[in-house]
Amino acid sequence: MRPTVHDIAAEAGVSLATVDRVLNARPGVRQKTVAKVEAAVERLGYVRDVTAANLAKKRIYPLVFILPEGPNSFMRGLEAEIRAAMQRSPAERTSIRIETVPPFDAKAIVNILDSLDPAEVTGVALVATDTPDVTAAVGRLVENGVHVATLVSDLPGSQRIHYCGIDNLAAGRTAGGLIGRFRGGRAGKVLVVAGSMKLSDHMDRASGFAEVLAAEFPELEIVGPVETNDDADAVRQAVTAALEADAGITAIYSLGAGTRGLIEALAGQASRKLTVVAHEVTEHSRQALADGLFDAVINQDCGHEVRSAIRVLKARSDGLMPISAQERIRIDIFLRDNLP
Amino acid sequence: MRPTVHDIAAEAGVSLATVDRVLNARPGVRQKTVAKVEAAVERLGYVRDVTAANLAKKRIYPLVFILPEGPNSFMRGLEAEIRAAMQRSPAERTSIRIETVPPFDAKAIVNILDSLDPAEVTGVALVATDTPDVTAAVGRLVENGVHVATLVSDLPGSQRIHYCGIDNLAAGRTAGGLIGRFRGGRAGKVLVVAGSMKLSDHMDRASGFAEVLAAEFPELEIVGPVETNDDADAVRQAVTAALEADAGITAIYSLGAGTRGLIEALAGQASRKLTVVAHEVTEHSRQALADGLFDAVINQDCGHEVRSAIRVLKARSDGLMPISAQERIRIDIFLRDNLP
DNA sequence: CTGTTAGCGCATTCAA
DNA sequence: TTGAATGCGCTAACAG
Repeated sequence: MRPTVHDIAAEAGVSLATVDRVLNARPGVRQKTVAKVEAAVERLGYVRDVTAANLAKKRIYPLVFILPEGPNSFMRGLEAEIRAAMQRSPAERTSIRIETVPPFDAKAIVNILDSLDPAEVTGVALVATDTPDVTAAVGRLVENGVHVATLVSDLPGSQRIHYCGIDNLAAGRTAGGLIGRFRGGRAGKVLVVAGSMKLSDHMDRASGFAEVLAAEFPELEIVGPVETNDDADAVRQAVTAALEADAGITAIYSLGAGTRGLIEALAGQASRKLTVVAHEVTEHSRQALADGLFDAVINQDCGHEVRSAIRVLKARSDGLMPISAQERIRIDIFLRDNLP
Repeated sequence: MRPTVHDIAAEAGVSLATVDRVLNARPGVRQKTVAKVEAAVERLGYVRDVTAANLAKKRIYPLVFILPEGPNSFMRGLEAEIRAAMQRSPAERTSIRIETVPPFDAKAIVNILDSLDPAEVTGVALVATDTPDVTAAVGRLVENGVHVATLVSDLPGSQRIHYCGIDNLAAGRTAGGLIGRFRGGRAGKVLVVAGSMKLSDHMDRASGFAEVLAAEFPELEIVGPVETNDDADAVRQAVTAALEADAGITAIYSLGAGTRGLIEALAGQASRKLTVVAHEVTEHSRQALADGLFDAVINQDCGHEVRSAIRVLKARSDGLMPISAQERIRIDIFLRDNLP
């Protein structure tokens, strides 16, 4: 039987309340008494029952998630995962609110951030546009004691306590390794399609990709990146134009969203067998894999990201440092054969 | 504020105990009273606080894990994850014991299974050798009310309630898709190295691999599979012999363990650039990826598998069916670039 | 069949 | 500076 507060109270010869004070580092206990209790804790190997503590405390964690609205399938998937977490709220003692903003709208993010009452919110997780005003707003919030984590795309140099997402430099490298190997040493050009260079994740992917091609696959030449603002129609037009302009393109790396547009462009070029790698498993990319239009899709598990964000925010609210290693999000690679 | 048992007792005009009886489907309540309580639950939107219930119940789940002993890195990694789960035991209300058996020793597994006291064990997770006597022993245990889950390798046709592991047919297909694409249409032979065809996971991988090659990459011809009993020295010898005997081999798919032996064999053939895909991220395979000796490694996250096994076994002990979809283990693909 | 009462392990008034 | 008493939401004897 695990020792309880009663056991250690008896062992130390003090009352329950005193034990509690020592355990929670509350003031008003003589140093000598503290020592007695700590000795008893040590001797009995006491570990606090967190669930019982939470029950007694009736602690709940009010959290806010901020993410872009609009048709982006990945973001909608992310939202679905947040809603799933809301379902679990009673068990996890969280109280989650979702706020959506127009995509790429830094000002809207800032407005929401500034409207948050530090007394009513303990943690915020946001998909951030990497601009100075957002970074500043995050700083203000953190100064006011609200814990902030970035989701999917990081805010380097900000006060955020944690980034819940993949290493996008490594993701770009992975795409490079994949396309390089798929091309098997044959020379050619690779079209790189990006959403926006205002998104730090997109920037990092492009860099990682270029790095690997330069170092390991010099026979491949990069065309682009072309920016599409993650808009499917823009993607379709850009890809179609590039393919028609340059017959030397043998591969495409799409590192942003608007995957539907890419698929449409590809369908219009059916005679040309291209090696294609895109990001995020969605309804569209899943179909493209099955159809053999895409060779591989790089994915981040947004379920993991949301759960990680919640864990980290809760931990920080309790004054604990999250174990970074455990919270790392993996870079998934999917072929048609290992689709979940 | 969430409604509590008191609230629904008041609302239904009955006592606490009656509410509890209804909530836990215990006998001895008039149908009419049951209805009253259920109506109140419905009206107030009551959801039970599981942590409080567990606290009151002092419920703990005694679980046993059975896995092979020996130097197999993957199995040792699995064991490490089980030990990590043991660390979390107080919080998760589990009491976990590990039993190890000699690899491929069906009789040893049967002995342990038969020695378990159903009164003292609520669930068992085992890495099974797929033989009739093990299947029978699992059946006996299940008949006695112990819940059994298979881990890593399944026991098809047995009474196990759940298989915690990857779809090995799909894993084999994935390896095929990878090697096929890496070879980029060039004809050649692929050496397949397996551990034992007594392991259902190895059999499935071999089948899936062959399936995909036949369907999508007819230019590739399979050599093998050679059986090595997952012994590194046997792998080294078999691979070396095969490579020397057949200059047409341009790729290797190692679907079992003994990865160290594969690496040694490869080191002896440095002049020959082979496409290599192996299973499981371990110290060895990680190094081989970094060195460019392996192109990709297919992995199953044993941490996930262990946690999933625990969740499933606990859920079943509480009479709940696990949500299969949520417990699916992913087939991870790692290049040097996305290694965790 | 139903209700009363006393905990589970911990936190928190309120007194002393 | 310390302790006694009460309660968190739920379960489980034990009565009635």
